[in-house]
Amino acid sequence: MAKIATWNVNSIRARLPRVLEWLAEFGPDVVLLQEIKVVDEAFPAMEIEELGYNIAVHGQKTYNGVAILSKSPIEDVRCGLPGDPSDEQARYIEAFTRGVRVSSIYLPNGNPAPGEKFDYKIAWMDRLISYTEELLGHEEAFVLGGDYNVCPTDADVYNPTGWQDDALCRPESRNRFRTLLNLGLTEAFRSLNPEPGLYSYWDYTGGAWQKDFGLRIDHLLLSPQASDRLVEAGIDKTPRGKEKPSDHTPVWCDIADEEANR
DNA sequence: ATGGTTGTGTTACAA
Repeated sequence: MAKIATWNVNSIRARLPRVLEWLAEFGPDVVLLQEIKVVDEAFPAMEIEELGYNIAVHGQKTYNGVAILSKSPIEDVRCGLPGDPSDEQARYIEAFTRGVRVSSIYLPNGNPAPGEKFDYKIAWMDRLISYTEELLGHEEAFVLGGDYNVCPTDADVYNPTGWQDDALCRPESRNRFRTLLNLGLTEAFRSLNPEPGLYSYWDYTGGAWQKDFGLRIDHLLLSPQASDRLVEAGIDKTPRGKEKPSDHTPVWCDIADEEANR
């Protein structure tokens, strides 16, 4: 069994104590990190390697940055989402590990909408759709996980009316997320947990965490070959309740080993 | 209560 998780940590350096304790306690096999906010050389690799993880990093100064941690060897690392060579934001890293191809995605937030940032988000989603079609052609198990900055339905936000014009909830964003699913991907958490009102992100302001004013914007999208091996999925709210937390909490799934399904 | 929070890195910007 492979336990694969995604977590927007909002700075790996500020969050290192939270990340180390969670890795030790939860013991995920593969972790997809977003918003590490450091260049590759400044990633605190030693402390994480001491817990038994291999690391692949696609960093950037101050903003964005993604990484993959795995207890298994990491092979065939690719950085950057294809489709726009002029895009310099570090929002995509992909690799093969533990019998599955995994991607860590930090999809643009897109606010304020409408505007340039929203246009960039939508164009990025269109590139992701195109690249996903290419990946699907290989007919292999893969997991596209990350902070999608998309709240798929009104069941995934505490106040749908108040958020309907936000870039996270706008129909242009939701339509493209749905297109990804319609290509044949399975959203791990929702496919196994039908109840509304379950979130992965709570704003720092206004006591959102205490009031459970959250949104579900962190997702694990599985190819058919990975979905066939999906056993369980969940959201671990524990890290969000600790001191100096990220505003996101980890979302995870269990994928059976290939042999077990034969 | 015309406001709230956090992180980066210098005082504005992104989320």
